[in-house]
Amino acid sequence: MAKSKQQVQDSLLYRIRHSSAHIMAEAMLERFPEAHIAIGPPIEDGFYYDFALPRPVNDEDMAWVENRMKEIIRGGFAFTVKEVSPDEARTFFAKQPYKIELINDLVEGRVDENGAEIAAPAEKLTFWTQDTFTDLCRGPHVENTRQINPDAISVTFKPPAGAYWRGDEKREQLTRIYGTAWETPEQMQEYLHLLEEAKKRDHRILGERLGLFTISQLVGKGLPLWKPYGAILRDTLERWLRQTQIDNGYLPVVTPHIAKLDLYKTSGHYPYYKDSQYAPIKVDDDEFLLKPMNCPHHIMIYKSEMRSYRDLPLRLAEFGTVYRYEQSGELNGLTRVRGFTVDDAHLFVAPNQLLEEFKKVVSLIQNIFNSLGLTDFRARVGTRDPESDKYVGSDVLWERATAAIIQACEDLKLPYTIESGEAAFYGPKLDFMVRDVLKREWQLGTVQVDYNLPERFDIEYVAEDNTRPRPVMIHRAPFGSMERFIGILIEHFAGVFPVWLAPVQVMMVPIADRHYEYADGVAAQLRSAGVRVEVDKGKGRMGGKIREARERHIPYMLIVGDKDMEAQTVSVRMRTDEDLGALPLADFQKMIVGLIESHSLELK
RNA sequence: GCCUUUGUAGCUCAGUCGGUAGAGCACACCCUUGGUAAGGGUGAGGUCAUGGGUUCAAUUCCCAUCAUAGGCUCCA
Repeated sequence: MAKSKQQVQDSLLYRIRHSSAHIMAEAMLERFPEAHIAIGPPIEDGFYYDFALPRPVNDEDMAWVENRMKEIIRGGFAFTVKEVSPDEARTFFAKQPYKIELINDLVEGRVDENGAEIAAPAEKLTFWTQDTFTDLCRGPHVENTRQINPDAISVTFKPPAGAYWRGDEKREQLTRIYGTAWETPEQMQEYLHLLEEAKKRDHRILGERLGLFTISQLVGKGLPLWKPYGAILRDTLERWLRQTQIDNGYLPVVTPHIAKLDLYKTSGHYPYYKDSQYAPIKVDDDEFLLKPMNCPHHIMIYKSEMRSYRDLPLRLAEFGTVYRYEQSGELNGLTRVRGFTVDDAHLFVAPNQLLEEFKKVVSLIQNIFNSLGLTDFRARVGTRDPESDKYVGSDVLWERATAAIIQACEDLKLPYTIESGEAAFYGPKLDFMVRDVLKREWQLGTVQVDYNLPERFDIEYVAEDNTRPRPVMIHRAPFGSMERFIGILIEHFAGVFPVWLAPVQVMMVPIADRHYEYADGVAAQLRSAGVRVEVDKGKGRMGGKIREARERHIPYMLIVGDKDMEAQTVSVRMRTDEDLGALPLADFQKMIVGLIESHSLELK
């Protein structure tokens, strides 16, 4: 059962983390007496505190602070609370400008320390004190620092980071120190271990080691180059999805990577996302834009013919590559790039077909994720923030679209949460949030309902009664971006891909040179059955070849020597180190082809 | 874009308190023909990210740029 907010705040762990933040601030103020303190809340897995400091912090500072925190904890200081008037608070924090700002906002009834609006102006404020440190804080805290285990906290586990005051990029940047805190040292070790596991799965490192992709400075950052093994993986996924879509009534289209600027002015993308697009290219008297979205192109295909209600739903699909000038600090391996391919499709439907078609799309995406072993997902329904003016279109249309999405989730019994302000500018959306094996949540596929672009482009169809209604559009991409999705897959599988996705499925390991010919023959036969095979003719002994194939997570190693040649067998060793012994080639072939065709996650 | 970190061979890293560099892996050649997690030898490979500055002298110190990592902000 979900815990209420109050229960979470009262939990021991929450109080340990909150109190640890105060203790860190105390230690930091000893190290940097001229520091200005901002806020220090508990967060998932720990806490942080933001400071304005006279100089950058270094490892030595952090080690000192951590040690000092442990001393303070061992000191057995009580946490005490006191009510103060706004004036007392202002006097106490006279030299702490961020605290003064917080006090003023609380007293004048604007927002609390988290930026949330408060119901009424505060007449009394609370101070919490431990040892020499007092903070403006509403608590709760542990009763005594002894309730914190000094060996279950760390502030050196993560480097200091920059963070804008109140999350506003227009305001000054503070130094944020992250800490982690747990009830027992074992729990902390477990957490640190999980962080290490995540690091080992880093797709940027695995991608390099497994030869999947590379990023060249000369080509440009955020513009990944797919190497053969990565391209095989990607192509396998694309072919599978393409076929699945054809089976579900989608029609392929292909559109160029560039178009006239006016196209995106009509769609609204250009004015709206100007800052994150590559600048327009001037040629003669025209201006062109590298395509930031596929939808306008697909709309022009829709518009190229007179459409009848008989044509709907019309489902146009394309692996369309788009370019966005993402902020440089955002770029990250394959998961955030400047050029990427969307497994895009735009569905043009009659208004009364919307719900049914939307549900079909959602269940198609569910099936796709399930077949990849990504079974832990939920839906996030992104709606319009009523306060914001960044959205286009009328209220009626937004309400209709939002209602359709929620209805679909209900009908499909898909768990969902509604998040205000997460919509696209032209319509509400449903995002698939997927948890990988390390329980990290990623945003993957997205489905959006759109009444606005049909209007902007003035598209219509001829209805049964000879009227000309507008179709509704559904934008959808199960993977989202091939780059990002494969980055996540690499981490999810830790580079150990299911057989059907493995770039190399079988490595032949001939024992001596005289077995090359036999190995080549086996490889040729498997290849003709559609299996991806390599023959290791490198120098070195069998042990080395096995070691290398294991490290590349190649599902099967087929060792062939005199005995195998004589018996016309292959000795099968799997990457799990399980040995299947000598099998007739035909038996092995039957097994692996079956596993590949069924997209099995198993090796036998 | 902003704050902080880092940038030495294809990869992982050592080193130079300022006098132009070294290891392992990988690669090439030779020897070895070995039945389930690294056989041995030799060799090639670096404008020490780039551009400025300080200095008799810069890979080393300073500045800028580019790239990288951790965050913040943003994400159609």
